[in-house]
Amino acid sequence: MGKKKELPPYKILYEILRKQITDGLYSKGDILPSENELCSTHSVTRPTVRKALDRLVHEGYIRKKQGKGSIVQGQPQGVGILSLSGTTSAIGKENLTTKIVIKQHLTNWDEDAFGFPLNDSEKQVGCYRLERLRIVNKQPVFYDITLVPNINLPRFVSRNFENRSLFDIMRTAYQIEVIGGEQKLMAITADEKIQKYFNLKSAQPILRLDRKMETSKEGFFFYSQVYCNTADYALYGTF
Amino acid sequence: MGKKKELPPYKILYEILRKQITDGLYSKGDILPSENELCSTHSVTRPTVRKALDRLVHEGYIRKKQGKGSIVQGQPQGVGILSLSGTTSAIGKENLTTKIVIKQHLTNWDEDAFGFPLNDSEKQVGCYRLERLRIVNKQPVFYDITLVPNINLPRFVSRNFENRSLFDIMRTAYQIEVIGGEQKLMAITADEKIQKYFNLKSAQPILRLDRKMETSKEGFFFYSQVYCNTADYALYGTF
DNA sequence: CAGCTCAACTTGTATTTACAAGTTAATATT
DNA sequence: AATATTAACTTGTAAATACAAGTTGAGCTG
Repeated sequence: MGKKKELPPYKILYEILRKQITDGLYSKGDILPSENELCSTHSVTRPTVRKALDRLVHEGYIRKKQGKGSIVQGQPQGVGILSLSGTTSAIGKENLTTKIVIKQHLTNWDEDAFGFPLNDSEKQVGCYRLERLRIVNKQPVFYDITLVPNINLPRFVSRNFENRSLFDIMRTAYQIEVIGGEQKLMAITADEKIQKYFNLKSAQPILRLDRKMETSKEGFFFYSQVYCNTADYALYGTF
Repeated sequence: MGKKKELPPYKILYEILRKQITDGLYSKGDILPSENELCSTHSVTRPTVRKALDRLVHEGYIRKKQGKGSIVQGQPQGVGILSLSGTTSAIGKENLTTKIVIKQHLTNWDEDAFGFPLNDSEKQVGCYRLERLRIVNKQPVFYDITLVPNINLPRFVSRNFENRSLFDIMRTAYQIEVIGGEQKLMAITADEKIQKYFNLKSAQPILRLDRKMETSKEGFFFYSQVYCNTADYALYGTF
């Protein structure tokens, strides 16, 4: 219903190219159309193209080489998209399934958000809470809890987080981009709840990440807590 | 001896501003001189200033606000600079000391570098190996091992890594910038060596990060392995 | 004194133009 | 057939110019 605010051309081009890469139109090692070609194709000038490409470089989608071109790096796996690195081979996406443990629903905050203090406007609204479990070869390997403040997010409850990244939905549906954040990492001993989720027989070491995502919407943050059983698969990321 | 290759003006400005921030000339919350002021002061044009500022934004040093200015965020603590988050208060830099466990020296690789395969040119040269321990309130909290290929790094052995970040030295002395990388995170049980370094009485959980740093120098990577005792302090980072 | 207006600042976005430096492949030469 | 040269491509860097949109504070008005 509400008309999407017009995006500047460099952001439109950025989204087009990003989608082309994530949809597999380009594979790792492919070279994107040259800057001059993108100018012609999208009726913008070279600095505009370069600004879109710079964002793709920044996020790890492409690598530029002077004189050669913009080389696709594939799907980066950084802050938003966590993945696992097997002890013998990398795990493909197809072996990782997501189970919604508790669907996103409106609830109240605890005193804080995973140890991060809340600001006054956050405290005044509730938050959406979502819990997911990621499973590899029938073995649960990570469990994550997400808290998103209930501020101007129409139809948030009905969105499907099984197959899509929260980051993606925030960016495309609400024009809210993660621009940075803080994270705390620690190695803990699995308590009973975690042992249950991961089907563990003993209290072994578990990796825990608490994160506060800072966004392009001023004063709007969201929070996540990830538990990861790294006995068989390390938690892998690019940066 | 060797003349430093001339840097483009936007990189010179970037280094100046970055140093001003890290030296404390600007504190968190301060506003940098405006883009127009920086143009006048440094005799460059606004697109050049903006390119320098964009890199500072990218790395987390500043946050820009339209109509207001470029707000200093303080020293970001991301990929290169790890820090600790206390359970009751953040730890200032002054409480963290670094002890060189084994000074950088030339040695041979193992089969790989912390699980990351080596390319042929890396295999043919040895690497510098450096081991450091970080101590908070007399308690060792992290231990890290760094491997750097012996490729065109004059006077590397004599550099002081106690007070300066490896990233900094690489960037300023060799114009080698970290442009990305991969990392694996896992929670392990402390073995005897780790227990010894951290003064532990039992085999408690320890956080381990294995990292491969990709640099602006084609084909040049370096590697690190960090062990962190997060019982009292989580490992903290911004991104 | 409070509220409004608006000028002067700030950053955001974009075009146009130009040259530098790296890469590639076609062509010429030996 | 191998090697060198060079044209035509690529990205990297930079200036000049213009307007959009957000913020701030001085000055005016009631």
